[in-house]
Amino acid sequence: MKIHAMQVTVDLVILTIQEQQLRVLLVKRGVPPFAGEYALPGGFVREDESLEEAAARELEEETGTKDIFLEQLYSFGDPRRDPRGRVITIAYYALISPDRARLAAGTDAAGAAWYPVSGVPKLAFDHQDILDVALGRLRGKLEYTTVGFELLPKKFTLSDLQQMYEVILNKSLDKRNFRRKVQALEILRPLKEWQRTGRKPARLYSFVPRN
Amino acid sequence: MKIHAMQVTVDLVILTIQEQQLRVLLVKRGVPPFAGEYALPGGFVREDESLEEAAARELEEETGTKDIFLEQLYSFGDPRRDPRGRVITIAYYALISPDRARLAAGTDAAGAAWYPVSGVPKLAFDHQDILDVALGRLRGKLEYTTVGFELLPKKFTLSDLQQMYEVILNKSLDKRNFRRKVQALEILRPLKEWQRTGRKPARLYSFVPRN
DNA sequence: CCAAAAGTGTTAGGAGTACACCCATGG
DNA sequence: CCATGGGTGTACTCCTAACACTTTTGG
Repeated sequence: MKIHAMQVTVDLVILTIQEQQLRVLLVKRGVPPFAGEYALPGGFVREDESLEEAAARELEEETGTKDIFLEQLYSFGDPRRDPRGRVITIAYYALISPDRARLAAGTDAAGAAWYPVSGVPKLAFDHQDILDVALGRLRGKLEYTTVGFELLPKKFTLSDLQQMYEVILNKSLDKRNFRRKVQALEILRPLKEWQRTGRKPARLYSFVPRN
Repeated sequence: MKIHAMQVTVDLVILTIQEQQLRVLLVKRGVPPFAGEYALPGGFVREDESLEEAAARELEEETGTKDIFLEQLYSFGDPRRDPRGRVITIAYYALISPDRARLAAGTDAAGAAWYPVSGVPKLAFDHQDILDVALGRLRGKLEYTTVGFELLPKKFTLSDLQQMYEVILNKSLDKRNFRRKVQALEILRPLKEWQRTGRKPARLYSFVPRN
């Protein structure tokens, strides 16, 4: 019986918020195929590691950070998605807060940088599809989970929180309704600290998961 | 550079409703590993087919039917999930209505049969995990989509519809509230036909997707 | 004193939930 | 005539959405 061996990779959609924009980490490819074009970071799954471990390893290689939100997204396996041969990829997405969104030393040389998701350059392979799925998933989960807090620093103002939702959902929200709704969730701990950068000082909050 | 080649399979969670129970199609394994135990149907992805095509092919091989709901579920890649070696699997789930849930000729010999999801026998590999993910996905999607209709024949009564929801969610629903809610969705076309099996004849409806 | 962002309540409409009885038919 | 499942309405609560002004500070 013929053994159907294939190459298996993980690709990562690493998202953060910078300058009021949702941004994705892209690397500039140095070698063919698609040399000079942009791509999602990723790499081969090793013999002795799970898919999740491979994704976490790649994530740490790119960002130097381990303990950030990481979730499997979808698997892509069109026979012609990689011109070099049959490669199937398990895509993951990660969320990282702006205060931790530094790039690992050396990745800068590889051309890794944060690009606004609205207006990414043309992507290699089927990576635009992968990005689209990631954005859809994030928008969906934002509505019924608290994943969004992964994109905020530990201390944040209610305006920060609202802006995060507005940036991801790409629509503006009513300030009063928004505040009433999140307060009702009982997941915000008001701190005795105020952010004094703007005009009127804004109260800082921290996120306390329910249960 | 070392090439990390792995074997890639698709596994299928094929669900239907029979005798007021949600049931899953299982095959009895004839060869090691796990010979004699039950497993989800599945098989290797061929060189020239996409993951979706592989899943659809396996589905047709088992059920003889092509045009049924099929959606990618999750990928499983623990290095030790298959004792024969490194095999990663892309799991799909399919929904088939009871009037089409016949098994393909010859599959009966392979021991394929429908088992109630509450009370499946012990499953080979990590197939219990896969089944659990499928049930969670189905329950989630039931709340905000119309996938449930994939489990009903073309013509059904409102009681059939409600029973389908109750069986999947494993809780009873209020008849009046349920009917008001589904009628408000404007996805039901009342037919000029009645099911005369019970005592009082029940009106039949068909599903008309919105938009 | 002015510009900028923080903060705060009320009302109206829609959705969800709880709840009980009559109807049509087959046996 | 009776057992069985089919079919229907109302009241209350809660969530959502629309909407505008005052407060605090820095410059």
